[in-house]
Amino acid sequence: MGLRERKKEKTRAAILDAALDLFLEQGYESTTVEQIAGAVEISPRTFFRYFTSKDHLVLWFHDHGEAIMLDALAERPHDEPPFASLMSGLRAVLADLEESTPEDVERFLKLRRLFERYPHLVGLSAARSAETQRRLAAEIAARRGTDPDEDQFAHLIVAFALSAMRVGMECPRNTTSMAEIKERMAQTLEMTERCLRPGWDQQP
Amino acid sequence: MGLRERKKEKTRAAILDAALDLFLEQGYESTTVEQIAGAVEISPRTFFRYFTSKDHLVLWFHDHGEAIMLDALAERPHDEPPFASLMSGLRAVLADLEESTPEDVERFLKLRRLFERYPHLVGLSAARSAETQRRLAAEIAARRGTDPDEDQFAHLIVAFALSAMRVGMECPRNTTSMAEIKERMAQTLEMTERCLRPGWDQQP
DNA sequence: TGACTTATGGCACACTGTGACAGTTCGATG
DNA sequence: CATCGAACTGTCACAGTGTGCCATAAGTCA
Repeated sequence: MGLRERKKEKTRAAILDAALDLFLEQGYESTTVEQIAGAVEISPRTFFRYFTSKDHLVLWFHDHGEAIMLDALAERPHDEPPFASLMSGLRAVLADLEESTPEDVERFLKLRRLFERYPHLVGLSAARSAETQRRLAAEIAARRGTDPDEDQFAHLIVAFALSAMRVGMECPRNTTSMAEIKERMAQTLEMTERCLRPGWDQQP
Repeated sequence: MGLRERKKEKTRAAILDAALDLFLEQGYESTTVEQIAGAVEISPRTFFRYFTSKDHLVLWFHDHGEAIMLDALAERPHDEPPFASLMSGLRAVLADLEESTPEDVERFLKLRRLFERYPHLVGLSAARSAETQRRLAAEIAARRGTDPDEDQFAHLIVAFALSAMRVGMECPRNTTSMAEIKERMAQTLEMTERCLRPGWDQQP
């Protein structure tokens, strides 16, 4: 990995950290891109080369999680019941949190506080989830041998799985330690599985 | 109803219709608020007094549906299983479509075409759904006698119900007639109910 | 070192959204 | 029907986001 790439990664992290701190200090709306750029001593123009938008700053975790999920899903046998594959993808995201650096854990916790304080940011994440859902549904439909534009059931399976993840991420609020959050999220996943009829995801 | 209110309602509808047509003709992004305002001969400033944002134009159905759902929910007995109450709320939204004027049906179909053509608009709707979910979860938590910030299960119940609605709304694509759409949405709701374990929503 | 690629900064610009103020239209009341 | 107050509208100025373009600086490789 060359100097260039390392430097870019450093800048990226610096922008993220500065932004999270500013958001928590003085609010999301009242923090401008100009301020963030100023804090890391880059031009606003450059900011937009690292993050496509201000909103994108709070979506980095979602994007990261989606990538992990798609990877994990690809490794599951195609004849596994689809919901089981998705749940193991979600557990891969949780497992990844275990291996994160302390810096990333810190960012994750700040992000979570941000979501609690500014609920409308949850909406941004939900919007991204809708895209994720399309991608995952396309993959599930492929395994079911159906047309992703027609197969409501594939979409429903994915929607259930992502619901579990989203609920686990956002609720309960006021959870401070990483260990606790992971524990509660794992519980939510199990709770979700218990709600569903055994074998429900294997119908045509 | 006075002249003033009628005129306002007329302007509102005119903006909506002009916007939907422009979006379908020349694309969502490439249509500016100035163009929409020009088409109805109002100032751009006035546009923002009718719709808080450009995005808000494509959320009017969601807002309408949410209002109906909350009303319908309020009329359900508090000891009914929560998921059943929510599903009857969703069916109230479908029933409302039956009673809509031809103009509203036309708008609904245009909106749906718009969502198919520009998938990122689905994200806007999903973002709004996140807020709806919070409100509904608060109501369900109240009925369960729990703290809405802590009760993951209440959030999960709502998430499942809204998943059903969203899947029914967006999938299958390329459905042209209103009757067909309603039929498919009703099917999706039933499908969702069949996926869940009987009595699943009555645990503590 | 020199040539090549890539990142950065600065500039101009289009667009969304808001506050403030002035002018207009509508509704109610006598 | 005249008039006063309330609500609606347009104009202007402005902050903020996001993008295209071009010149310059920095990293990469021979």
